[in-house]
Amino acid sequence: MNLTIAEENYIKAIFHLQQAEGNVSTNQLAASMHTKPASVTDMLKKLTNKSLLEYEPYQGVRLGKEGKKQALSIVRKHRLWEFFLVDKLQFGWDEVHEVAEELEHISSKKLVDKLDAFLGFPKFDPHGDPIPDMNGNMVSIRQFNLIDVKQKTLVEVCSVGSQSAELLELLRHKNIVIGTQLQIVRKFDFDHSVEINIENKPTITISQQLAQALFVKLV
Amino acid sequence: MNLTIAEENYIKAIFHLQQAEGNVSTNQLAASMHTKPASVTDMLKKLTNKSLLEYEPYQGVRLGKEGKKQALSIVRKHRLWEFFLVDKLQFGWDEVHEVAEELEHISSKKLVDKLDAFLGFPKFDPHGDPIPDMNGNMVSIRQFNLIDVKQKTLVEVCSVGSQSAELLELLRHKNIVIGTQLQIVRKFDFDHSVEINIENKPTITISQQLAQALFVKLV
DNA sequence: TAAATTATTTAGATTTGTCTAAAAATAATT
DNA sequence: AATTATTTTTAGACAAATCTAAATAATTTA
Ligand SMILES: [Mn+2]
Ligand SMILES: [Mn+2]
Ligand SMILES: [Mn+2]
Ligand SMILES: [Mn+2]
Repeated sequence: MNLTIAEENYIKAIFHLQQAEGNVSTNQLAASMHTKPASVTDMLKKLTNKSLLEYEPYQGVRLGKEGKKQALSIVRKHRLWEFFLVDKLQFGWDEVHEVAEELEHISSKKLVDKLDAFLGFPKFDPHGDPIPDMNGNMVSIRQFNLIDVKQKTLVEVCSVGSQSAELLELLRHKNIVIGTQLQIVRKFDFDHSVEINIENKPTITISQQLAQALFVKLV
Repeated sequence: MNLTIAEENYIKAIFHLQQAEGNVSTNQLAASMHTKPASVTDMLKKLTNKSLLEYEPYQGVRLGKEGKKQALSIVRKHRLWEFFLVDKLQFGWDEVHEVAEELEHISSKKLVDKLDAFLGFPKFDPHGDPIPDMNGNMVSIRQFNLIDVKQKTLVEVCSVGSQSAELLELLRHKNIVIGTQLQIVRKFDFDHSVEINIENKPTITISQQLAQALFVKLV
């Protein structure tokens, strides 16, 4: 099962999109891949022929068994390389995504497994996302979207919703990193902004958009 | 100057071929790329348009200034990654070439320079070939082809002519590695085989083909 | 439920990198 | 120098991945 880089990127995008919703629509996929719906349809047919997808025209798509396996392998590579870049090469956690986007397509399985061992079998990447092991298993900690957490609950930031440079810039400015512990002080119904308190720091307010981009776990 | 993977592979092949001879012929290039002469001609036109080559139809090709710069960058990446695989991930030196063939196309310059620092700015790759630095400079030790060395001269193996699995298998069997010191005992005119003596070991005979694949320096 | 809107697919074109077969240029032999 | 052999280029085709524009299906609205 040799996939091209383009095919791998589609598989990975479907994997991420179907976490949230069940079937992934052509338009969703086109938006996420920065491409046109017509191109998506072409690729869906191709990947269906390779029996990686379950695809019914007009009904959206989801990964089949083999597709899921491939997706986990790509995600594993992506996150291991991100860990390598931050842990060994002193990259900032906000500058590794683009590079990992290329490195994830290096095919050697031996390389990935040796890299994993070299890094000490890390369980999470620099953004708090779990790293699948050799068999595609990953720890699934109960994660909550910050917007859904109720007042006063003490939580710890464990991942972010995207790796966009804009988000990471804002997080840096607000002094929020993976591991930051905080409490929701108050929620404003008007704009759904959220007042939060980070330990030993003055209370600040963050927007609905930012709160939705933060995933936390109970401490 | 963004090059595709195919373009980079051509640039690198031309670089290696023109070390030996001046102008590189279409057929040489086709053989080395495992492709057809017609495909080579197409690519030469394309790369000439990007002003990376000096190419005169029917007269062969050589790298222009910009092409040489690109080639050195690719070679640098290839050899640094090979060093990484052997030194950090415990790969054998005879199994890194294929993987580096993919890794050399990762584009981030920051990645390469940080990798270089992480590895301690190595000067040679696992096959004894010099690694260009950030500015494209590399140490050039006087290397000789073993077949050209005269009797009795004590030399040290410092690089091999190719990375083919077949060659590396043979070297392993003969117990020859980078750094092995040896003397030529005798040359046979009939088949150009060479009798060599490795320190503290019984004298052995190697074929013309193998002797031509070994590069040595005076000790 | 009929019309309007939105989502998706098809049709046809383009770019990249490759191929085979045929033509043209160069080099080697008589 | 003429012929033969080799090398190289051109011509035309193809698969992969993309696009735009047009057609069709599904959904929403009135
Ligand atoms: Mn990618
Ligand atoms: Mn990540
Ligand atoms: Mn390569
Ligand atoms: Mn090498």
